[in-house]
Amino acid sequence: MDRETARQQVLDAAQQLFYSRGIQAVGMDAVRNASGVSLKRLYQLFPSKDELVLEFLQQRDSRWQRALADYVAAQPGPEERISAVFDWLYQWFSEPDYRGCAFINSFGELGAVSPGVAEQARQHKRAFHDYLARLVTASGRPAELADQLALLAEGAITTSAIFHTPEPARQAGDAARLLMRTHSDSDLAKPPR
Amino acid sequence: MDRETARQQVLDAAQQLFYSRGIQAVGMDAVRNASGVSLKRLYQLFPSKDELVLEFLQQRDSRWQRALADYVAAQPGPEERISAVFDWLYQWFSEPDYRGCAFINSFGELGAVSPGVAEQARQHKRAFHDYLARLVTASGRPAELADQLALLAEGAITTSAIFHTPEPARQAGDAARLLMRTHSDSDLAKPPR
DNA sequence: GCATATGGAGAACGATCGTTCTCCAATGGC
DNA sequence: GCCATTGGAGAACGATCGTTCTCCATATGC
Repeated sequence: MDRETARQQVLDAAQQLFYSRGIQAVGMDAVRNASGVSLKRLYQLFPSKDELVLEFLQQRDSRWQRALADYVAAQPGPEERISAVFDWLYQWFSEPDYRGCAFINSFGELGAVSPGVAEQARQHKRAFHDYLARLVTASGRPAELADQLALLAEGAITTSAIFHTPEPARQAGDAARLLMRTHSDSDLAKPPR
Repeated sequence: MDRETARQQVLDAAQQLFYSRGIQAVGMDAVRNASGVSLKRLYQLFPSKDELVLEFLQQRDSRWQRALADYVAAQPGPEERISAVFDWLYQWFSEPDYRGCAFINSFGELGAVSPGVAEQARQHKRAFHDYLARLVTASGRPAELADQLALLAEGAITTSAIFHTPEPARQAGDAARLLMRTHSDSDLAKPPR
């Protein structure tokens, strides 16, 4: 088996296992069984479990970002694109094995003990925030709106995970559209009172 | 040493250790060292680590709820009380060893593998949401506002943990006040268009 | 004062986990 | 055909962890 396909099989198995059960609950033997790659090969592809975990997070970040961006970019205008972020979240939360944000989960599990995991979580969340900020700027609204939308999205992500329902994405989308109206140029023109 | 004080010493040590390092990263030996209670006694007070973890979460929930409610109840009116929730969050996030919500962290770590932990997280989040809903109802605003405020608060909790700054509480408070104005009786009177 | 119960310190046990090692089959170059 | 390299299966090793056990000191009831 090709070295690169072996790597991908290991990373795919890691995606499924680490995300669904948590990192410390998954042993390297489970990764080996799920990937069909021998322990020996596994360790020459990834020198330690820590390295595998970091690559798992990096791959998840890039896939997640791309999936979101592809969905959003299909929308015609700036307002629709912002709204589409929450539609995409709704779809994500509706996946049957949705278990929240892998970065928040990993941060809660290992953030205090693994600087690398904490850094990956920061990078992922910063990238999401910056992406939202670009959408907000493109719609001609102030940067604070991006902060607020990011909070709504993060809240929806964890609430949906804990209660296992996509509904928070709808609530967050409603709130987002209200805030967008509040931050629209016409409303900003007239001072609040 | 009295049995009840021994219990409290163990639970206090568990609070500090489990919260700051994560549950699986803390062994029973660490709890024993931090609490000054012998392993033998520890195991006759709590029959297993799982039981200790559940009691840790229950105690954390009741302390957290009480601290928030005490702070909020000191405010004069319904609007101020809602706003005070986010002020209290700001103070919480400013504690030097703030590490996010123990329930979100525990859920990410053990939610998939321990039904008890998952249930504690649901109870905690439901209690917070219901508390917000009471504040919102008391201010004469619709129930959807409570959903939205809860999402803002959850988002601020995790964002503050990951970036180690209390700033998200301020941003969430700003958004909350905008949404409160949107949901105020006067604004509801005139349809949105 | 003595028997009995209680608790402390820490060794010990069994399981699990990350990692490495052994042994052997397969493959490819010459 | 032979040898060197690679990889597979899984045993083995060392560490850690949850839990229990041993041994001994202390205290309490009579």
